[in-house]
Formats: sequence, C-alpha cells, structure tokens
Amino acid sequence: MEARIFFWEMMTQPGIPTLVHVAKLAGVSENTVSRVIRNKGAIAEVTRERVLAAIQTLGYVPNRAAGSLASSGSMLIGVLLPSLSNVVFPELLEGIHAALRQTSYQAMVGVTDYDEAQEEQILSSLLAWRPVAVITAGFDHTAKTRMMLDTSSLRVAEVMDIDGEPIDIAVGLSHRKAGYDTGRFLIERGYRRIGYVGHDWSADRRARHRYEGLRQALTDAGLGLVDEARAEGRSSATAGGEMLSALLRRQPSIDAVAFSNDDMATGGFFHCLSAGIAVRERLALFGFNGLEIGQALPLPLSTVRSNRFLIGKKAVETLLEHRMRPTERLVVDTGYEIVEGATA
Amino acid sequence: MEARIFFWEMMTQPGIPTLVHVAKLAGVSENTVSRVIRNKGAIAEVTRERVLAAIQTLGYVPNRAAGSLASSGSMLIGVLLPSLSNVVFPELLEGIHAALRQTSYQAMVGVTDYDEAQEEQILSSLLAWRPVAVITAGFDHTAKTRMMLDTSSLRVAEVMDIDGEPIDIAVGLSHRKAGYDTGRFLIERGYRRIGYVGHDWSADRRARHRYEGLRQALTDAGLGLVDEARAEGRSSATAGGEMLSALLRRQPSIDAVAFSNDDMATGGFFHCLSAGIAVRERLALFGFNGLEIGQALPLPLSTVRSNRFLIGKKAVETLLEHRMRPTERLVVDTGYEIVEGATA
DNA sequence: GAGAGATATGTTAGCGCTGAGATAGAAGAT
DNA sequence: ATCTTCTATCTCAGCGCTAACATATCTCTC
Repeated sequence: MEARIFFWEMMTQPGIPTLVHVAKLAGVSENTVSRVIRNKGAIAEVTRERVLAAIQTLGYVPNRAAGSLASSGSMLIGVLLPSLSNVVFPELLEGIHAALRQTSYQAMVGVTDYDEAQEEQILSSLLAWRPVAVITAGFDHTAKTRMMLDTSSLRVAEVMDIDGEPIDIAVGLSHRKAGYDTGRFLIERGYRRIGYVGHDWSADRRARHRYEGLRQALTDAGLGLVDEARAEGRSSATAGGEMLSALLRRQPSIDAVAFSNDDMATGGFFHCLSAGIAVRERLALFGFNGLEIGQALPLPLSTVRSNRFLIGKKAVETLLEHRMRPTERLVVDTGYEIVEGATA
Repeated sequence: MEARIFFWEMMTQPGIPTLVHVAKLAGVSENTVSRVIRNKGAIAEVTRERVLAAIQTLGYVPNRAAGSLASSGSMLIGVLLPSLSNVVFPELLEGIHAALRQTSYQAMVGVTDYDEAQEEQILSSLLAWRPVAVITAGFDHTAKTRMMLDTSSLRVAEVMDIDGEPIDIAVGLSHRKAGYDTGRFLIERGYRRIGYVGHDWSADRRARHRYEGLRQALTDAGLGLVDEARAEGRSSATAGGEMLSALLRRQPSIDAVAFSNDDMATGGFFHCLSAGIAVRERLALFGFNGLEIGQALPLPLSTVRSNRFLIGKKAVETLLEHRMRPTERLVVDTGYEIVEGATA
C-alpha cells in the first residue's frame, strides 16, 4: 500500500497532518522537513522558510512518539512524587518546570501517595515512555524500584534529601544537619526546656532526620528533649495546635518547642493565641520550611528555609549536564537558611 | 538487515528488552506477547503464564511510544495549569491523578505561568505526544490556543470555572454565583458597610467574577461596596494584611470585608490580631476556597469551599466516559459550600 | 579544468509496537 | 468423511519519524 498522500487528498484528509503532508506542500523531502524542525544540518534559507510556511498553514505538530521511537531519545523527564498536598512538592515541581522551560524537555509526573507498592507501578508506567532521566523525592524505594532505577542506564536524581547514598545524583539539604542547627539555635538563645511536636514520619523520613539532628544537638549540649507529641496523620496546622496543647498539658514548664514543619508550627502559634500564651517570652516556637504563611504571622515564625524551587531547578540542570550517568555519584547540597523570625 | 536477535545475543545485549526478546524467550510470536500484555484476544492459559514469566525474567517494560504510534492511542491526558504556587492547582492535580490511578492513563502537565504566549507553546509540546484529552484551567486562551483545541478532535475539559462557553466540557463552579452568595451571606448577617480586598486579577478571571457577583448582590440589596483595595501581585497572606490595613485607613467605618481568597483573608485576620481589631464584633472577614489554614485559625474563617480535588476527579471521569467529543457541550457544576466559620 | 571539499537535499531502512487478516488445529454438525 | 465453526496463534504491513548514507550542485584550489 502506498503511504504517500497527494495534495488534493491532503486537503480533504480529516486526520492530523504529518511530515509527509508538510513535505508535499513545501515540495521537499520528509527528511528536509525533519531537519528544519530539529535545526540540524545545513538548510538553505529559502527552503527553511518554505517549510516553515507549510508547517504554519497545516498547523503541523510533530509527533513526539514517532520521534522518540526513531531516535530513541524521548525528551522526557519522569518525576516521582509522594503527594501534592504538601506544599513542598508543588514548589519542587515548579522549580523543575522552570528549569525545563528553557529546554525542549517535558516533565511527566507520577504521584505515589506515599505508597511504595504504587511507586513501583507508577515508575513502570513512567519508564514505558522511556524518559532520559527520573527525579524522585527521597531515598525510600522498594528493592524492585531501586533495581529498576539502578540497572536502567537513565539518569536518576534523588531530591530533597542528601542524608543517604544516591543511585546517581542527590540534590537537596541535610535534614539531619538542619535539625541539629535548630537545636543549636534554641540552645544559643538560652532555651533549656525544649519539647518537640511532630507528625507521623513513617512516610516522611526527612522529618525523622531533623528530629534526630535536634536530639543530637541537645545531647551534645548536655541537654535532652523534655517531651514530645506526635500527631498520627500527616502534618497540618490543626494537628500542630492539638499536639502543642497536649504537650503543654503534660509539661507546662517547657520553654521552647521545635515543630516538624511550618504547618505544624503555625497551628502551634494559633494555639498560643487562643490559650493566651505569650509567644517567645513564655514559649518559643520553631518550624521548618520557611513557608510564606509562617512569615505572614503577626510574629514571623523562626524557622529553617529550605529552597524547594531551587532544588527542583538544580536537579534538572545537573541531570541535563551529561546524558550518560557518570561513574562518580554526585551530591549537590542546596543548603538552607536559618530564619530568625520573632517566635524564638 | 535482520532485526531479530537470537537468544544468546539477547543475553549479552546491553539494551532495553523489547517484545522480540520476550517473544523469543517465551517461544511465541511478538503479537501473542502483545495480546497477553493488553489482555486482548483469546490466549491459552499456559501460553499466558509462559509469556508473563518471560516478561518477569527480562524485566520487560512495554515501550508506550511505539504502542502509541502503532495504535494511535496514547493513554495520555494533557493538563495545562497556570501555576503551581497557588494551592488550588496542586489540589486540582491531585484529583486528576486520583482519578487516573484507576485507569492506565497518564497525566502530562504543563505550567504556563499565567502567560498566554507560553500557553500556546506548551500546548504544542503537549499535543506533540498526542494525548486523548486535555484539561485546562479556565477559559482564558489565545485565539490560536482555542483554535488548536477546537479543531483537534480531542476531548477538552475546561475546569474550575463554568462562567463561560466551553469548547467541549466545563467542570467547576460558578464564581459569579459564589461571589453573589458571599454578598448575600454578609447582608443577611446584618453587615451593611462592606469592603473588598483583592489581588491582581488580570491573571485570575475567576477572582474577578467573584467580585462582580459580590457587587451584584450588594446592588440587588440596594447597597454598594464602600471601598476596595487591590494588591498588585499574586495573592498572599502578606498582601492581604497590607491591603486590609490600607483599606481601613481610608474607611474606618467598614464592618465587613470580603477577600479575594483565603490566603488574603488569613493575612487580613493576622492584621486584625496585630492591630487589636475584634474580628466579627468589630470587623467581619470572609474568604474563598476553604483552605485548611483558614479553618485552623483561632477563629475558623468564614468562606466558600470550592472542591478542587473533586473538580479534577470529575473532569477526568467525564472525559473518559466517551472517547469522541459529543456534539452537545457539557457543563458539570461541582458546586460549593458556604462555610459559616466564626469570622463573619 | 580535474580533483577536493563544502553545502544542500534525497533515499532508505528501521525504531517497537499493533491491527487486520491468514492459518492451523480441534470440535461439532451433517 | 466432509463441511463448519471455533479457538489459538502467526504473518506482515504499517504508525510517523530519524540516522546514516547517497547524491547533486556549487565553490575553491593549483
């Protein structure tokens, strides 16, 4: 069967135009059109313009599936996120998209819902599109997931967290160190009876690392955590308020509380407002993330700013630097910044 | 050149396994493997198991680009969002992903950054993957974007907003009506000197619709807006506080303020705290969206809950009901809910 | 003015999969 | 035993593109 379609047929064709149509209309070969599109090889200016005009009139959009198949290069980056409800992930994704904007790469996002079994399945369906790289939040993978990422030759960036051994590259910050610095900060400010309010970290290993860092700092200073309260579900302002209230009931003498993140701390702040507790004078509050909401509070929240946008951007940039996975594993520390605030 | 690869070659092949490899190993034809994978056509149980085992041992992942090309069905849904920094969009995306989870479809997201020129470009790169449907936030498109969506036969869902003429289907709520109901709510509660605090709505036509609805309600009640203050950039708690402060300086007699959304209202609440203004007794506050943060405030925010998650989910479900675009345009009203709260 | 080297374009064979149709064997009907 | 009808499988031609190579034309050299 002849695949070519003549001009008069093309005009009555209901289907989507292809290279053949453009080539026919411009009076050149398919390959020439392809080269114009990809800016590859020498093309006479007249030809280029003729082809561009044909593309324009037909409203031709190249079929990336065909391109990917033919060139075994997909221009896709797979992104594996545990959730989108926690603001940090959308922010990360914004950074990824921002970096991608300059390139002709596309992100393909999968949301695992903190479920490792789903992660496997979703990774499979991402890999089905043969991305050139995968960005995944954190180091928590099932053995099979790790195997898939490890054996495939694609570039892998594990982001947010650098307290672990990366498969290929890691971009983020040391949560353990951030937790440690939180402890140091509170100690230096003279707080001695320090408590902790957190959320369920079974799905959030970074929060646990911060907690561990915090404890280490206290231990190193000859102190200890007075008490702690951990909410069951995910972090939220509501949970932060409730947990703080519970903690203070048990330990009224606590003079500072480190929260697992800003959401929780914000809830803690609201609790203090309702309960008439003077923030900082009577009770210091410290968060993590540096969210806008914390800085908008009547007293700006003392916290650690982790730059999620930068992490996403940096991850993409670093991944795209080299197409091949280098033998050396790379760790990019995007750092963090202590925000003094007014609550601690 | 012969494309087949013999077993011993397959084992030394560094590349990704393909159907051919699986077929060889299972001792069947490629097509049989394909049918097993897609659960299509009659397959003897023994054969199926043999093929599945081969897939397992090779770690075979089907190449969707090839599949898409061969079957002209991509199992992809393009999603066009203006931004990810405003929580409502990640929430929408969560709904989309949740609905997609049950299916074998994948979302492919593009972020336009509220820029119509970029929208065109990003839509092009999404269409390059030949999605079966596109979900886009709102009705604001350039002529070219609209043309691309209109002429292509793919399904299109315009979401969040139903105050407009959809290309194919619209899923969301009437922001004009929500604004109107906000006005009614405040009037019924006895407020008479009502002000408005908003953000730059040049990129947020929904906020403008709510504003218009609000004004309509006031007009219908023989009232008017006492004054309004609009921040320049995007909405934020900080901006909400500043604008409320500015508004009250000009109009100290205002007894209720409708905010463009909960972020702004939260900032307004904080301003009242700092300025010692008794919320509700002296000044009522009303938001929009029903975000968690608003409900966690010491006084739960009075607001309108728009269910973004549901909108995303519903959009996907409705789109996937029929592969072909029906002649009738469809509007799905997901509604909203007035949250009485304690601030108005 | 023959050969070397650019420059611009054409030709052809796949990439990995699917859909339509062909085929072979078993089971049932006559 | 012959003809149907299934069921299970195979064969093969593309899908729309790109890479590699081939070809044609046009400069430059010496």
